Amino acid sequence: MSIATKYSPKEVENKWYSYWLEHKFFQSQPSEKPSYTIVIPPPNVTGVLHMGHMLNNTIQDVLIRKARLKGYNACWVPGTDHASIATEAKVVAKLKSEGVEKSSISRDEFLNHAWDWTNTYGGKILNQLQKLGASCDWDRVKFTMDDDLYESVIHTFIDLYNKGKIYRGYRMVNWDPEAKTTLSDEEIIHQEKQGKLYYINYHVEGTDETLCIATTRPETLFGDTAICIHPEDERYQHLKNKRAIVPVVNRSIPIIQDEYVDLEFGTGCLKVTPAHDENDKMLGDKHQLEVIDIFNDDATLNHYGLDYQGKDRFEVRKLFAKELEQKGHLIKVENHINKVGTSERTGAVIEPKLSDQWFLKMQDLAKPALDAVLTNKEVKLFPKKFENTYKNWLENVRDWNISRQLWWGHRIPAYYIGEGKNDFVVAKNADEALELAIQKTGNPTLSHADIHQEEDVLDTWFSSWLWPMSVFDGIRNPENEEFNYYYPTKDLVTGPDILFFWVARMIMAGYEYTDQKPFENVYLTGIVRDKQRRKMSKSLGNSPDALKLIEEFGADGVRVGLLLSNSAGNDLLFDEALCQQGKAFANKLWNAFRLIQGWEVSTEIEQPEHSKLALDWYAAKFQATLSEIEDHFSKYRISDALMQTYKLVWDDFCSWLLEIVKPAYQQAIDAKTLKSTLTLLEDNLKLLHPFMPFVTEEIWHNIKKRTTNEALIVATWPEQANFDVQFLKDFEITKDVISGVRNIRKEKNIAFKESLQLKLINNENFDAKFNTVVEKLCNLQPLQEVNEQVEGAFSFRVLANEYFIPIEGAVDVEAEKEKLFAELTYLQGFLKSVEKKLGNEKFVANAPEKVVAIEKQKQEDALAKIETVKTSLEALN
RNA sequence: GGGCGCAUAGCUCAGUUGGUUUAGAGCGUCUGGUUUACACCCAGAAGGUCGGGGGUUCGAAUCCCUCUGCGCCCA
Repeated sequence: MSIATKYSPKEVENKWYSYWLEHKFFQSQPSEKPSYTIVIPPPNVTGVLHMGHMLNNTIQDVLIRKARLKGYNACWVPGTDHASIATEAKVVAKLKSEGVEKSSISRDEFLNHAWDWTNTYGGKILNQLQKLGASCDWDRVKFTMDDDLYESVIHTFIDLYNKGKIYRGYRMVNWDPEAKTTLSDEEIIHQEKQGKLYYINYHVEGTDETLCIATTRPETLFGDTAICIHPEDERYQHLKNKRAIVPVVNRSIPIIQDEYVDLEFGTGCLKVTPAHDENDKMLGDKHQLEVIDIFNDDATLNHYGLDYQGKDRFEVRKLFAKELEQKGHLIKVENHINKVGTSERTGAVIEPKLSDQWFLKMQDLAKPALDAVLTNKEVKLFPKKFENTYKNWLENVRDWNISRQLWWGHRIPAYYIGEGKNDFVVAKNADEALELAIQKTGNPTLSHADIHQEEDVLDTWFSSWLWPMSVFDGIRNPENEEFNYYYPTKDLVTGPDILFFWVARMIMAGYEYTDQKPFENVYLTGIVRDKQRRKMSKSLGNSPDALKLIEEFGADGVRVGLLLSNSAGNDLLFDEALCQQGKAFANKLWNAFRLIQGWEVSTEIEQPEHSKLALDWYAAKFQATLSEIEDHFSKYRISDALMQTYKLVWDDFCSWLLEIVKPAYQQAIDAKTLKSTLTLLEDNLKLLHPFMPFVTEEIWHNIKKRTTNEALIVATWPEQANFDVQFLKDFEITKDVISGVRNIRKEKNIAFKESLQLKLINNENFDAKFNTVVEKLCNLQPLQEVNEQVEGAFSFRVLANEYFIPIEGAVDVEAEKEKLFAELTYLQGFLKSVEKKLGNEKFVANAPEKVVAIEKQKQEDALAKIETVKTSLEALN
């Protein structure tokens, strides 16, 4: 049978993915086995697969596949979230392109369009994940707007409201005038922007005097209700208790004093606009100032803006500055860099705005979430460094504004009865609301027509914070079998950018509703950037097409490429070369298999000594590496685990083991060696499978015919056994001897075909059994031990052993001497450093015995080696 | 302005409670190679004194201080 010299992933990947699906290997049901559960961070339903998803989901798949091999009942729950703002924006845009304005249709009509959109375009990303090899239980796909999850959200809202944790408040919120909704603090990106600082004169009422304020936002002047000065500011003492006149508007406003004013900034005079700045709001509350809101919902000015009514805030800024200038109020304009909040979703500049919103009190919820991570360590963050950030946020947590002025999402279950601020009830549905309303008002004649449900929906995170529970129906039905079996989940893999607004809140919800952690370990991945450290973004066009990458390098190649350079928490600088490396690795593995598979077996041949040794060595090496790999996994160092596996397979298995056991050209291999080699290859495949599921399953089935139950995906992870450390060390020395010979061949340009002699002075008393390995790999005649320097030979040393390759007449004595001198210099330098330590009385007295012993051993070794080098030098003289 | 973190080979990173031969890996670079598994390969080499300075210690990449540069979070 001839197989291609190059591994081609495409058909193989489709074949095995269908096979796994068909045989339901990804499916999980509660069983006797211990559970290992991961819930996917639900991607946005509007999303398409990007590099961040690829990394994130590759890591989850590695963890879940490894758990499956280790005999856990592995369950990976996939799903998407409804992404209120993003989805609503897409639907609005689509309707607009069809000539329909959102404002012209009813809420129900709009929701129908949104569902159509979701059903048509949504969830595409889940299909894309399959290409990556994701072994999710696809029978469990969830969506945050599914009926059961919707109910869970509503249930939670009502419960928290009844517990007194949800309240309505008139607060300063972050208003996105483009999406026309509020945003949470976390959804805002602060950017430095080049702006201007305008110096504007106000008349002091009843005098000829003026005072000058500095502002970055002259257009908010329409909403000014005070001027503020510092009580200790020498410059303005005479203004105390006077009033100022707002230019153009001609409104009289008080001049107040507050230590809040920064004496150094601008003129030391601050205009106060309580409706449009958080700090001004605070001043306004303190000094009982009037509040004048000058903006419409789309950030155009309302009637307070006088002539500018209906015009956009930025346009007004320019026009109004001009008017102020013409009228002599504008003194000067300076360039000024200030930080501006922009919407993560729409990019619009955020407008601080006062409005009625729903808030969730965070103080009590934060406490157990803080303890879980920092005190009880029930939830562990990887890498640990994020604990500080987590702590910082939770200790300074602010109430969560959970309402959004949108239609797409979970509609807040509050029903208004009248105009008053507290004239509402919270209930599961209109009927229950009516009942409550009658109770509350004592008016039995109320009907459905008298109550009206809140128009706003809940923040998307208010549904995803329940995700680990709600996907198993743990909110509505906490005693159900699945929830008890799968929850708490095991690992959560996500980005540090949502540590607060998702991870922390899930922990809060977990303790609030189950008194338990929602997951045990949180692995925080880095952000995928390009080679120049720029974030991948659509606008930069620096994000490669994920599916094309898979097409080009194979899913295994891309997975390996992404993982290789990614350590937890560090950003990943993506480079296609990494995928190329992954692809090459798959090909290497494929060819190793081809080699073994192509050997002809003979039962007549005895197992050669070198093969037996090499197989024993690899078995030991495998065990040593396995323990390192397990250690890496236990610390969530996935890339280190992969690199260990990579080197084990490429270097140890292919470059050493296979080269040693490989029969000579057109010779057969003995049956024993072949059998052992195949077993070892199978063990390799098990270790590799979580990283490279496709190529490993393919080779697994090519090795021999297997039944469904014998598929690699459900094989058994190799068991950890003891291994002989000394044996491994001896083999390393053997490798050094081989390198020594190879070096001489290379330096002296001696072809491999030319068989050589190797003689040694065995000062170290090495076991001669390793000689056969050296002979095989270096094409040598049987090694000979000698007692004296061999003349007319190239030489090298390994530890205190001396090796000689006799070559007639070809030895350049001077060159040899030079080489020996270099070695001698190094050794003497080394010896000096060791002896310096040993000569230090304090070192000998204070250092642990073990450390001193090591230094003494180093000294002895160095002395012995120096001796051999010197002897060689003398021999050349 | 407050807080946190980082700085080790050309690049990306390891280096676990300070001590196992004058610091490791992968990639890249360089040198050689038509050994029929693989050039998506094989063999080999060069390359850092651990950002600068100071301190603690018998001993510091590792602990402390300070300076410089960078990143992140919060205001």
